[in-house]
Amino acid sequence: MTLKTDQKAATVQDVARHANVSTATVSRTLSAPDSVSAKKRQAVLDAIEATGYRVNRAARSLRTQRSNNILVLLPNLGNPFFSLVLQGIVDVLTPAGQSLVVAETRQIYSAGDDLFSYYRAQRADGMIVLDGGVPAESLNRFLASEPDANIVFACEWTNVDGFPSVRSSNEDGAILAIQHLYDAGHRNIIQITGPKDNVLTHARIAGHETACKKLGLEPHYIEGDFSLDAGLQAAKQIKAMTDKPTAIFCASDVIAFGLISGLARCGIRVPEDISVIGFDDLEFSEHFVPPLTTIRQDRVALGATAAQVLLRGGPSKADLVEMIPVSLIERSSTQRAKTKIPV
Amino acid sequence: MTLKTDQKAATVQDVARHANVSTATVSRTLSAPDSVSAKKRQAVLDAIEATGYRVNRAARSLRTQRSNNILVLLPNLGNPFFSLVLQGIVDVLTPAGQSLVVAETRQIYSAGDDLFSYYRAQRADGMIVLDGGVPAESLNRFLASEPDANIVFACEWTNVDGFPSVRSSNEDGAILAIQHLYDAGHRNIIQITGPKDNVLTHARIAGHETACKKLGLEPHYIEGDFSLDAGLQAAKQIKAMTDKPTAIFCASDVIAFGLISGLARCGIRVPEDISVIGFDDLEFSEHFVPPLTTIRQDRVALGATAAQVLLRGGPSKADLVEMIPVSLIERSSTQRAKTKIPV
DNA sequence: CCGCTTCTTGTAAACGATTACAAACCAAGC
DNA sequence: GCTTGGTTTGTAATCGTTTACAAGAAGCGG
Repeated sequence: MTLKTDQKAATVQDVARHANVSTATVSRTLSAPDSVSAKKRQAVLDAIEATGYRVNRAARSLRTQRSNNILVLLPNLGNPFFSLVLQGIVDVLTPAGQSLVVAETRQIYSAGDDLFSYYRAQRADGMIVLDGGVPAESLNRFLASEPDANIVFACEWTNVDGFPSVRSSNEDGAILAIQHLYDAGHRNIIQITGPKDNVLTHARIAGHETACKKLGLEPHYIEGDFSLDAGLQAAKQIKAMTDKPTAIFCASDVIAFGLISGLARCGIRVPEDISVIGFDDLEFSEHFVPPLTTIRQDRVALGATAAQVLLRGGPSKADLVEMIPVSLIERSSTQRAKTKIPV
Repeated sequence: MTLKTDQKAATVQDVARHANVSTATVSRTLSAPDSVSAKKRQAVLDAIEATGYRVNRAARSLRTQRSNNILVLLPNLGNPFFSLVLQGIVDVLTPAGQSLVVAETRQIYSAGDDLFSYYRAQRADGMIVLDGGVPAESLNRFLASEPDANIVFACEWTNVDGFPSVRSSNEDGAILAIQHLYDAGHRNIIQITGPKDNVLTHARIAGHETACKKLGLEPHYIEGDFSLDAGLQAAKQIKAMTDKPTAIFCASDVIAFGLISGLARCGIRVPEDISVIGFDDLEFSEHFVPPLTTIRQDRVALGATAAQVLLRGGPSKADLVEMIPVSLIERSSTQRAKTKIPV
């Protein structure tokens, strides 16, 4: 194969001339090979090879009104939680011939732009939003101005109607966690929660409530924010308590890491003195000391499913909620509650 | 502002009609506002507001021959190491009006595509490659067919000439690590290396050699591969050694995590029995038990610098190597060597 | 008032694909 | 041979910008 190393890239015209056919035939060979005779098809393919032709995406986009780009919006690219979600997304998108464009919501907003305005500007074929913190006002505007935009929330979601979402079954996760602790004999359980205004926080509290109601426990919470520091702060609070919990459910693994470190500094051991269970199952959780018992979210599946929902496209999926199951991963940070007075 | 909620998006023609000017004036108002009179400029801006006009990127790309897309290629999106690098990239690219398109090298190759062929197909304005494992043959082809492509390696790099790169000073890092252990009195040191064919592995071994030569030590290695499992395997080997090292330099933090877990299982304590130092300084390393002493790579700076090099563009940067300094972060996984026979 | 330069503006031709439409072709049936 | 129907091809319009070029307006000194 001869590669053109000179300035200009080959166009469909060059290929057509080279193969002695019209541009239409070249185009058809690419998009609908069956509609062109075997002889011409081969001539075109040879010409493509010879000229090193690659379709110009801009021209195609302009003509077909499709960009073959999917936009992924997340709060913070630096957060390693999202890496596997992105993995799942790209696993589905790339084979489907779609490119992945990523951007951060905070950069969009700090540039004075709006979500829907940004979406328009990008002219992507669809959008996956991993940030539940998008203002409702912004979303309503979106819906009004771009009623049939192809958009799906993943991981987090919004309370505004009209946006499909893919999420872990967070309530179930919380129930699983509380039940696990209960089964191990714990009765005095506290949840260190996520930030107050977050949908995940609410869901995990809701599950906690449900489990407690069923089991006849009183739910207790310490407000946190998914961060290491929240765990460290909580450890201080717990140290100061007279009636300490025997088990703690952390709304994220990262909180659990902070908590366990903090408790260790106070001389409180995990799991000997207090059992701790997390939520997420990060790469790291398995290798923490002690290995963390946690509720596993299938982040790859979250991303992949979101991408599939997007590609499937079509109408009337406005209020679709796709639930990805979670599972309890039992490791060493939880153990049976010590009965104060052994019988 | 009135938003068009009907089917068609506003074009430059609509704006022109609305403002009673020509399309050229509209276009100029956007790209060179100073070249148009204040009166018309305002009329155009009002018309844009009124119509909700957003420039069509495909059309602009087609005409200007620039996509305003930067391609980032990485071996594995799921690897959380890259999240902060991506952060650094997007921090620079977004304000510069460039979009970030990400793809995985393995998907490109498994689709039977080639690096340069993929680059051509995407028609991006530039490319940041975070994967040093791209075959030399592929790169040479690239150079031949796309001699003035705007491309820069980051984190990893290639031995093929002609590609600029941004990297951590890996040799310095290894020297820092060995020197630190030496200063703490360690004389029997082993490095658990990265995979054999990786440029980072070579650089970190080279630094190790340099330091040992200077300090009069014999360098020792166990071959690994940056993974947790490599650390676990190494722990087994070390347990079986009669003359155990007193300190271990791991070519990545993840290796160190695995190693420390593995050693703990064998009843070997870190740092009491063996000191361990890592490389990377992941988010997690600070919160590991024990907090990991490590060589810090500034991943955000790596990404940001790569993006800057790309944007700066221009000629004759073919063999540019931009070094990002590393630093020693001392935590609790290293301590003074116990002198066998206290004086 | 005229010629000169300097600013603004508009007209129309690209950019490189896709695709409606029409023409050409071919085989089969009468 | 002529019609019919189906396939394969080509012509040319179109997508929405940007920008070279030319023309018009405006200012200014003589």
